[in-house]
Amino acid sequence: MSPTASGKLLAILDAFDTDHTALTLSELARRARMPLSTAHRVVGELLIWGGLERGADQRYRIGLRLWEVASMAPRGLGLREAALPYMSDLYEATHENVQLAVREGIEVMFVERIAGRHAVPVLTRVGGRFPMSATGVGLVLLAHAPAEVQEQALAQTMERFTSRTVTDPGVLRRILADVRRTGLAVSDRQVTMDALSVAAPVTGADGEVIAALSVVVQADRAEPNSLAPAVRAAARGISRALGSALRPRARVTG
Amino acid sequence: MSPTASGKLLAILDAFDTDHTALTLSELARRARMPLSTAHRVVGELLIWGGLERGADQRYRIGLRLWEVASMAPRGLGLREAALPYMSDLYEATHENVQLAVREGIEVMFVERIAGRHAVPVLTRVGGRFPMSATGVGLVLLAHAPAEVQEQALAQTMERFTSRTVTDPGVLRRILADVRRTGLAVSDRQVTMDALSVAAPVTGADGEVIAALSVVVQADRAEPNSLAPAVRAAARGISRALGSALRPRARVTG
DNA sequence: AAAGCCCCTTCCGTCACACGGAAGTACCGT
DNA sequence: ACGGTACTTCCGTGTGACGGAAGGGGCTTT
Repeated sequence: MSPTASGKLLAILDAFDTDHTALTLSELARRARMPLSTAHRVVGELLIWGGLERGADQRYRIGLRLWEVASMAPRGLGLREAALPYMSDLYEATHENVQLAVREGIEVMFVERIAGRHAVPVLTRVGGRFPMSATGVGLVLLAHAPAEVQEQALAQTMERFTSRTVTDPGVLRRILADVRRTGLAVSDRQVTMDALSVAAPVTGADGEVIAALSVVVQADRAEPNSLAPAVRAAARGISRALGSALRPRARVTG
Repeated sequence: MSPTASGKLLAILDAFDTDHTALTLSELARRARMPLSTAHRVVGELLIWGGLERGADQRYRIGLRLWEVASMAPRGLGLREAALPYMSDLYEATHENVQLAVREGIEVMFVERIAGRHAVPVLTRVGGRFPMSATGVGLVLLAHAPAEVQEQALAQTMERFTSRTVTDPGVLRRILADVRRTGLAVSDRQVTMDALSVAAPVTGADGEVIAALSVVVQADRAEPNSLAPAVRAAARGISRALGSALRPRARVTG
């Protein structure tokens, strides 16, 4: 794609996605839109560095060196490290999926997920993205995002997952105001018809909302009101660990 | 460092380490050994791509896009995803640190760690490296590594962490044979004087040992023999999830 | 308030080295 | 034996990477 040398390297990395975690050289070249010999050269460099690994089947995969570097992302593993103990507690108390997400552009990205083998199956994956308007964590993050981001999110046509997915900007706006007021978001069967999530904001050292924590439960046996205190407490625990003990609740601007 | 264009990009990434997760442009240039203007250009490209992020303090940090790509590393998050449920169970049963590691060269790299707030503090970090000879997971991985890797590990002078750290090649060789025979490794106060770990091998689809699972407990109240079955069971559960139900024990090569 | 320092950004002429077509090797299945 | 696919190596061309230099902004020092 990009004509620059580094751009080609990044294009190679872009060629990987969730459905393509193992690629041959030819596939890489095709997906990254570059001549085979060019791909060969770039891939060779990445291989030496450790960013790619080559398996017994001769396919290339993302290498551990890349994971090692990425583990230093403050909003990735850094955040996760602080949050995990609280997430474990929450998991143990509920035995449901516990998720931590941050905002990346106008999407949410899941940073951590604790899932027991007996919890509701969910579509999310660590490192995966999702639109903001449908999920509990997304609503929290959107409610506290800069005005410009909110407008952008409200302006786009929102993907419908179920009959209960909110797609109307006006309705969403009201929901966001509620989220700001209560410091809590509930997504009831908006992603799948069997799941409901309850989410609360996590604030950073300066009091800004930097992440959201949620519990996903079976929709029919859900009691959002009984989950709320636990989620809120865990989110506050994480916030405190990140250095923002003050401000138990986000400022009300809306 | 490297004279190639892509090499410079990788050198920028190399400039980050556990103690330097936020760097200014000048620091990056210095650490990556390149002129400021060159660093500026490369960093700019990485910034647009999302591999780096710039904070309010103008410092650069590892970005979420890199974490997103890295999340597709089979031996990183891929492995973790399969292992987490079993690790959760094990954590819940013991409330101690539960760790999952793979071999990277002649070191171990930790892929996952579940730590409650009440467990023994350990030195390890997800994404962090450690010498193989001292830790439980390291012993397991070394015991099942290719002969050439074992020789390399045995040949180097081994770092001493405590008075109980094994540093003698002969002794280590015997320990490794034991690990292969019993399918279990115990590291008793070899890293810190208060911790003991019990580790078991995790095998991949083809039966090869690809990871190691361990529990780290307080050394004085430890009962390795009572932990062993739980660790072994969890490790086998992960192995099964990875598609290698057969072969409950690794082959004995002596 | 001027001088000094540090960090960042932009510009642009030079030339190294990235580029990719082509040829060569290897391994299928038919 | 042959067409097809995948990988590797080579090397002449010209493009875009390179980095010195100059300019700008913010901070502390005297």
